[in-house]
Amino acid sequence: MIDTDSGFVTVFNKRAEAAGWQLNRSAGPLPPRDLVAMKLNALLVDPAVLGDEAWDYLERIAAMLPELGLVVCTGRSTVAQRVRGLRLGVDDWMTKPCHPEEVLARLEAVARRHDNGRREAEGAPLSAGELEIRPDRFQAFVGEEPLDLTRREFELLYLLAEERGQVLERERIYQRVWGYAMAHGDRSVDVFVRKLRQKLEKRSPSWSYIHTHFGIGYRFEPEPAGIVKEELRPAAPDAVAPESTATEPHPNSSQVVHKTFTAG
Amino acid sequence: MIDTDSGFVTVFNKRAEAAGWQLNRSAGPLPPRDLVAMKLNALLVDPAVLGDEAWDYLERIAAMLPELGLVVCTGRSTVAQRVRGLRLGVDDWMTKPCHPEEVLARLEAVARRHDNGRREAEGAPLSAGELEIRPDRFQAFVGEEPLDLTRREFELLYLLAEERGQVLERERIYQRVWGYAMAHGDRSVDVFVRKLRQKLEKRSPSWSYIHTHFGIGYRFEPEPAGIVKEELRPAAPDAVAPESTATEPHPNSSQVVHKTFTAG
DNA sequence: CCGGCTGTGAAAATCCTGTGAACGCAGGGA
DNA sequence: TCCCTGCGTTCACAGGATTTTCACAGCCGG
Repeated sequence: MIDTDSGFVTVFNKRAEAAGWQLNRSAGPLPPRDLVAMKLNALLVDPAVLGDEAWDYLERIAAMLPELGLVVCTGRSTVAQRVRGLRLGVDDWMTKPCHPEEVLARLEAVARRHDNGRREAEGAPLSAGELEIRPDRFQAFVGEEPLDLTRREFELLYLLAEERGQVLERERIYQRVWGYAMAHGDRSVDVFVRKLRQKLEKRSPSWSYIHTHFGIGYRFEPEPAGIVKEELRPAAPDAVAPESTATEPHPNSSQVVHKTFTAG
Repeated sequence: MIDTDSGFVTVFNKRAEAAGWQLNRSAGPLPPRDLVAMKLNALLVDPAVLGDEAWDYLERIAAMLPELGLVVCTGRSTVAQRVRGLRLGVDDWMTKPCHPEEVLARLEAVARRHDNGRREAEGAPLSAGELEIRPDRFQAFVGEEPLDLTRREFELLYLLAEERGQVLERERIYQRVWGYAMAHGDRSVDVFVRKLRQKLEKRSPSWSYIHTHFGIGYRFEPEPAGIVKEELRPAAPDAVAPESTATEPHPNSSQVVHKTFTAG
């Protein structure tokens, strides 16, 4: 958002954050280069702030960032100005004063439209430990080797990895992966976590990714295997038995131990 | 354009034609089916004409034709109504009276946005494996031999090939080839993939191009046929039976095996 | 030591895709 | 005008792949 009208900015900011948006504010024109770096979905601008070069600036932005939703919100304007703006590449033009909710809705509409045909929505690949998670393939890899995840497995892994470090409750996980509320007593999440751990273990034996939090849910965080948090007292350091030397032709004797965490 | 305000319609019509547009006018809601057939770039509608089902209608249109620019132009409306409309899928909302030039500009802006994603130079031939796909002929060739693809088959193949390597979901494929949203349970994509595979197999038997990703959709990637990932243990190497020595005059004993991928 | 919670393996229930064929439509010819 | 042919859409089935559900055993915390 490029604007200096502090009242408007403040009110809108509040709304936007309530809606879960991430908002960057600026009081003056930003170089297009910076805008590119920000990876914005949409840009709301009051050309009054831009001075003489307003038209020029808008045109440049529109040309350089065709994927960006560009919305103008400014004071009085003539039809001719609005038409000129829209023809230059502005996607929507509003007149102050306007209701922040409507601004939000119009920004959404503009961003939605841009997302539509292009499906850049598919997030960028994530990487964690030896793992590379690629949404464009609906698959995770270790090096070149795919883990052969099924769709649900992939979505679960992707969700966890997106929220890396956070402990996610089962209910929340279920809600987001399955799309509807989890029935009481449903163990699907547990089962899929097991399958994931199996496949992760198979391709990346020296890392541990999914951690259990007793009574809560799971947390994704790649950690080199065999790390044992130093206990309060440096007692019996009978290290982790080197029981596995990567020799594992037998498919089910893999004795994996999952350290579980207590609360937080 | 769906409106009954004859003054507005007339004036706008004149402007639109002057701008080189082709305008269809209707005094009442048209069935979405007809709208699909018209292949519109944008739709301008006054919900007042639609009666009770206005919201419903708008929502249906927006859902079925995500590529269509949908603009409302109507009399007085509240912020809440506008927000509701925009959230339903309306792309822009104007209030009468408004200047026809601005209506034009806004329609252009909306249509431009949906062109963005689609506007690829329909000229560059693609080649993949033994295949050459020529948009200028709406046909694919192996050497000089055409595959005799029908229009839909060609478009499907072209889309897949354009996104080579990416896994495309059925819904997205349908959306982009058929131009509107896929109904639940529609198997058209599968059927066309089968036809494509048949024709590809016929002309280029030693390659496999379209790969199935269970639960997701398809991926285009030319691969020499007969590639069999080396198993973990180099056990029983009872090689791939040389059952076919390219001697296959009989049209239907062709046993093609399609390896399906789990997600990735 | 007891009452939840989780990890497991496997069976049972569902869902998904490949296929072959029937239908309905529209254009071309007779 | 009627018939034939090519094309796109829909159906129903069969064989698999994937998800759910179960019953148990091992852990966690108190």
